[in-house]
Amino acid sequence: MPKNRPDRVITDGPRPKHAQLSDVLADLAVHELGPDAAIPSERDLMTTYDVSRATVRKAIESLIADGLLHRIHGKGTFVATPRLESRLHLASFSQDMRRRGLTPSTRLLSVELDEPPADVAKALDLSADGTAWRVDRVRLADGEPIALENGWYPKRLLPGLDRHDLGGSLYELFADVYDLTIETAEQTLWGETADTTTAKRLDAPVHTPLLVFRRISYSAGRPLEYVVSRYRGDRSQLHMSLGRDDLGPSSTSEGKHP
Amino acid sequence: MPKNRPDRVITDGPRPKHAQLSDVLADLAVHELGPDAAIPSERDLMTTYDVSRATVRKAIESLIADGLLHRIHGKGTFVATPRLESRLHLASFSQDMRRRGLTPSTRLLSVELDEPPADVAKALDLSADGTAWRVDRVRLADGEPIALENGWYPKRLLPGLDRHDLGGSLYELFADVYDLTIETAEQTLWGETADTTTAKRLDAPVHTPLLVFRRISYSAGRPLEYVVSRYRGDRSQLHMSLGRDDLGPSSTSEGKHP
DNA sequence: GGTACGGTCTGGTCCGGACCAGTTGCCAGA
DNA sequence: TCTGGCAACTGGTCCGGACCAGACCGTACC
Repeated sequence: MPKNRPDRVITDGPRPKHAQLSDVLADLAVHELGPDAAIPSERDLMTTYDVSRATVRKAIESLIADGLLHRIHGKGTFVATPRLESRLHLASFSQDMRRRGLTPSTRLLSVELDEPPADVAKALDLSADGTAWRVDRVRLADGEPIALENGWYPKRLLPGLDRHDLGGSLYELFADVYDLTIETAEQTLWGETADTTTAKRLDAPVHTPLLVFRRISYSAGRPLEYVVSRYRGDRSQLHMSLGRDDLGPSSTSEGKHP
Repeated sequence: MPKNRPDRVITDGPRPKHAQLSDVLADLAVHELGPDAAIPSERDLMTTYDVSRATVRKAIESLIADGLLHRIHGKGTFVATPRLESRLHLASFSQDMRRRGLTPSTRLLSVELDEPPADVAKALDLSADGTAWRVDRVRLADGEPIALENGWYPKRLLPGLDRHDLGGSLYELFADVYDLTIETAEQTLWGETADTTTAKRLDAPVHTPLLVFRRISYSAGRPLEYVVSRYRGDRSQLHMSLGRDDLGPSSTSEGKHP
């Protein structure tokens, strides 16, 4: 039986073999094979790339975790069909509103250098110089208050932030002025009711239901933003599609960002 | 050096050893250890539970994927900080709670055939025979009410639903009894405050903030569930990762809810 | 023709060993 | 006292083997 010639060789080195194999397989799946096509069997891959089956399985598992492949016991491993909807978009408030045909605006409440609480400092990875910009804003859509934002931004990465116009999209400002693009974010949301201060700022009755988002945004792997946004729960909705990819007993997934 | 006595023994059987170990470790992490505490080293676990290191690592990896543990090279494996969060995935309430080390239970309020409102009938794609099962339940975690569910399920796809035990996971019931697996769902969420009825059922003060989910779930492309769940906003959180084009749910804000 | 039964593919689980690579503390030498 | 280096941890990678379980197909039997 002829041994298949690998297009790339897996070598010892700083980069783990399973990661190298993942790259090879991802390329194979995307460019040479199509959706629903079977990739070579694990035992084939062992001999082709001269690695152990454990390594092959680890490589495949990371691609499964990424949604690129799926396995069927007894049949084989196949290229997953690409999802219909583009999964997620990381949109700023301004982008969000514009896409919905509403006019976004901003009421700037305050910008100042301050020492953030410990959890914020930790999330922002602040070192000795523990100061950061504190930016409080009310966001409006077509003139109506929608959300209250309390944000913290590292001073070191954003010198002179207070000298710029903070009445628009901060994300666009970061990109244009500081050449920092938000790439990923971790977001947590829960429910609250508006206290008197928040209610007043949102021009809403006390005890108005709120959707509270805490978002930590990253640029080049470094935290750039810690923001808590309180949206009027009666004026906003969050819509999401849930797929099936992580239903079963999840096995392996590598970290998304450091 | 004395060998630690395992509180539970890992045995051969239909359930894989690594899954059994995962359960043991999850229990250990949640109930005996605290946040940031180190779990025993992989080599300790090998001898304690008499399994190979590969099995130990596989067990740990699944818990890391679930966000329960995290590893630090050279230091150890630690219990992740205890966020009462649910990853944004398509999991049933029961799965969600078990994954977090909580014991899910259910208080069944009512099951009956009824004619759903027009929007529900439309979402469920009900034809002439416009009846569906109406299932109202309170979901609890460790005995405390967490959510109130009002669900509608097509009678035609689920004959005799009221004769089964509705005190557990409906998704598992659908899969086991009717061979219907939930594959995708559309979910919309907003904020509300609890009215007197809801507050009473959730054993919470009136005006407690609520996270309200409306979920329409699909099996084989056909709508199988229309459910509105009201979660105590002060006891639950939703966590999501946003990135460029990697997996993770899209979170799209829509306009005001109807 | 239909059916039951194996081979023989596939992935799933598990073992025990080996070595590499960060982390930390202890101890000897400067 | 300070510092460098070693030793003893930790997890990370990788091997090659073994057996189990699901899927498939050809064949021999009814």
